[in-house]
Amino acid sequence: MPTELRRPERTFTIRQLCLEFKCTPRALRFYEDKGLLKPARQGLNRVYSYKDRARLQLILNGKRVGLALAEIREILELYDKGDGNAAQNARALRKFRERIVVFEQKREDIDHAIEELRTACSRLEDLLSRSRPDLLPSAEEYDKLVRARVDGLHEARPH
Amino acid sequence: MPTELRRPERTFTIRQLCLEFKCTPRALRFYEDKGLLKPARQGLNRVYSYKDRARLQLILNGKRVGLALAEIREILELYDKGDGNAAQNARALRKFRERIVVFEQKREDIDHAIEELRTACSRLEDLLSRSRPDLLPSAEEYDKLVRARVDGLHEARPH
DNA sequence: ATTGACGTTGACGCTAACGTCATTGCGAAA
DNA sequence: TTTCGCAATGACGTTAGCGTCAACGTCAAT
Repeated sequence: MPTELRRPERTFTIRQLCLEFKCTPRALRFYEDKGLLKPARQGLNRVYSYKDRARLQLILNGKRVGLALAEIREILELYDKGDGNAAQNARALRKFRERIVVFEQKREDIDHAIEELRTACSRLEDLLSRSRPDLLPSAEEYDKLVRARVDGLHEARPH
Repeated sequence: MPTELRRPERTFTIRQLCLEFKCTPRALRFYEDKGLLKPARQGLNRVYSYKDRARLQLILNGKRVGLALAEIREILELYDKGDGNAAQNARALRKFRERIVVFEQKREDIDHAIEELRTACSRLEDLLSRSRPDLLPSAEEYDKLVRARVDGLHEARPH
């Protein structure tokens, strides 16, 4: 089986996941301590499955949107117990809906912040165009920002 | 001047601001320590102006969108130096634009999270509607969530 | 004169989320 | 066989953002 080194049965060392997701072994072990990850072992060494990798993704996504590890663990547990009994599913459903409401609020907050920044920007642009148009950031610089961001989407996400 | 107890010359005690924004005196003093607020004094007592109040709003908004106090201070300082010299304005403009890019990324992250939650929800709804449709959250309950949220918009914002 | 509500300044405490050693083990390469 | 490199555990350190307490001042109402 030479071509089957990838695909679902694949496993990962702690270092590999860390490189891929730009985090540290210490962090992964910490998440494990807190019950967010439970990789298999061979001997003492941790062996991460594809599922573990997916969980790690969820963890990091959760962090980016401002969730605490404890909250993320809760969510992961709800996902885990998915297809448990009906009562648990109902509980999970309610929790998820609550989360959605909270997130939508967060999104509005961010939209609001963006708008404020935009108006601040146009004021500054206005001021500058009158006093020192030469200092106005060029279109090139703007492109640089956008490019950096788009590139970022193809790397393992930085912080 | 009986009707002029409100309006721009108005000042606030620490307690008043805390009640209005649901935070604690300790927090305000902490922000002051960190250089985010600089209320006037009469004697030892802090006296907050309308401007100070506005700054506090910005601080709390900043926190809600996930900024650290240090970052918020930076932004406040940029706002302060607004209309300083042209070079500073140009610097501020660049910084603001960077922030906007970061926030837009954050917004995407949140949208993504919301979508994931939504699909999880519909899966659960599907499961429940097949096994135990009686456990499906009623339309009433959903309304409760929405109502709570809308009400929240008219109070001083909770966390 | 005292009580109570509000204010002040330290100073220490606490939680979250790791960073940073120090020490040990293990298997492969030189 | 020693030396690397990676992995593991355990313990202590660190930063942010306040909470909590103690000790004190002040003014108004009782």
